[in-house]
Amino acid sequence: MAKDKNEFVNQIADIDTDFPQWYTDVVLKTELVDYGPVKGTMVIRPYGYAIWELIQQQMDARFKATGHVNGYFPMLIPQSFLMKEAEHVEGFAPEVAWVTKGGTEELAEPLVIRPTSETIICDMYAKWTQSWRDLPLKINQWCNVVRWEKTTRPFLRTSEFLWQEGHTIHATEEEATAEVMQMLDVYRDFAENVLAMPVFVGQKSEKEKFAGAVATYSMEAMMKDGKALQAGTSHNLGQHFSQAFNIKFLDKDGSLKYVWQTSWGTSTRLIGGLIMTHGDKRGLALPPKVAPIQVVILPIAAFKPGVTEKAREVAETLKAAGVRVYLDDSDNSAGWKFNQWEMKGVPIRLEIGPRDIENGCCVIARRDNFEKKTLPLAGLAETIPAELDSVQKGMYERALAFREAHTVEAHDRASLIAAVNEGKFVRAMWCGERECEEQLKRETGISTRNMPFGAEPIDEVCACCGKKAKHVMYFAKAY
RNA sequence: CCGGGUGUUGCCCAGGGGUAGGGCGCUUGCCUUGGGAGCAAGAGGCCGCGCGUUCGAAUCGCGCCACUCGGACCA
Repeated sequence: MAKDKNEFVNQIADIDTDFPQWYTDVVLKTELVDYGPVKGTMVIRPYGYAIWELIQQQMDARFKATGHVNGYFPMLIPQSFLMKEAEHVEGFAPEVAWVTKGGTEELAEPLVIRPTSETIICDMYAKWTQSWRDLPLKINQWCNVVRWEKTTRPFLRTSEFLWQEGHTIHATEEEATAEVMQMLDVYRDFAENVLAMPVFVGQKSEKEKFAGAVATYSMEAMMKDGKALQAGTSHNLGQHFSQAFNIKFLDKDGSLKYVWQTSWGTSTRLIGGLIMTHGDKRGLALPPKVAPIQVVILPIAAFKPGVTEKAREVAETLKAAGVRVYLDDSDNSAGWKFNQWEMKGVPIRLEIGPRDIENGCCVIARRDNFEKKTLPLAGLAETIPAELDSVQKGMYERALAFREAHTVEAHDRASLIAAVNEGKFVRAMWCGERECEEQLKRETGISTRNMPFGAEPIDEVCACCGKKAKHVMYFAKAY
């Protein structure tokens, strides 16, 4: 008989009443991560790392398709590099980790462990760039970075995390601008079509832009608690770094010019976004495209003759059809397995028992909407992939509907604050002034997220301070 | 960095100066499997770390660390 739910070992906190605890429970109990021995660090366990690998593969393919190549730059950066771009130092200095000794000897110049790689890449780019023929140069790297954060949460903010950072240099400003926009769109497309996570794309305010950038663009996703997650950024660096690092080329017209530069990045934070976009009271729910296991096969009454064999056969069929399957033939009870695999977010569960075998069918249950249906065993190689597509789309649509239901317009400060405090994104007019957003942040914890492109004004005045409005802006509380 | 909470077996927790406890999980066997089964026998602990008080500390005191929640800060 059913036990008291508190006795379940893998019970997770209630998503509606204790969202932060729910998040922590989910990441730990589904074995995505564990805490590392050093404060703020996380161990990414195989199930979590498998998600990251799927993200990498599919994102990397998009980078290659847009003309980028991968490289790798050193993790240790001379202190002097960091100091070359004024805003960059100011932005990153408070959170860098230092290496001051090599073995037992004090280093002549302290080294920083990269918090981001603009500086060291600029140093190399300066060496490699002489002619307009050397441009553009478009290199991406997959690596780790370290930022000494005070408050940490698995995936969302950790002292060390994995990411990709693209760094490009171009002969003209127009070309660099086009690159910045293209990569923002690559990110948007990836978020929507692979992660099933709708995003708002737009430009960040001056206050929120990257340290050293001319302009920063972001994609912002809504989490189930109504908070915003900055899920990816694309920066127009102009000539700030090329001037600081002397990256020059001889142009066609015979004159020496500084290059125009961009950088863009996404991180393992995307996994946090995935969890908080799709998760529910039962735990994780993974979109099929990033699910390490897309279909879990559960033999029912496996001790009866023929059941396990049939389950294996189905597994082989699906594997051959390119589906990531796992056959759970452990001797846990069926009920336990149902709960376990739902918690781990597997998109489709396939049950096969004596009854099914007699009838030449199996039962599938979808993680996204809990629908169960019976499918003929013949044709699974076609019906299952189709079902996975349907889950992928269904998850995106549900997330989109959620976001739309939680995004409102506001025309004055009081209603803006009230709506955000109810867990909503607010679309409102904004004056563009730093003091205005700083005050709002200080008093309410609400920040500007980004300014959508080509948005029609909805008012004359700033919803926040009442001055003349300049931009449409999304406001929210952020992770 | 500031404030609150928590550290006892893999997990959840009880205990409260004198032999280390329970439930779950784990191992073995039987049995069982369509929504968290059952019986039996086992294994598993430097009671977060350090210092102090004491004949004796998991227990009392001080310090530290980690996790966690909230806030401040921040790509």
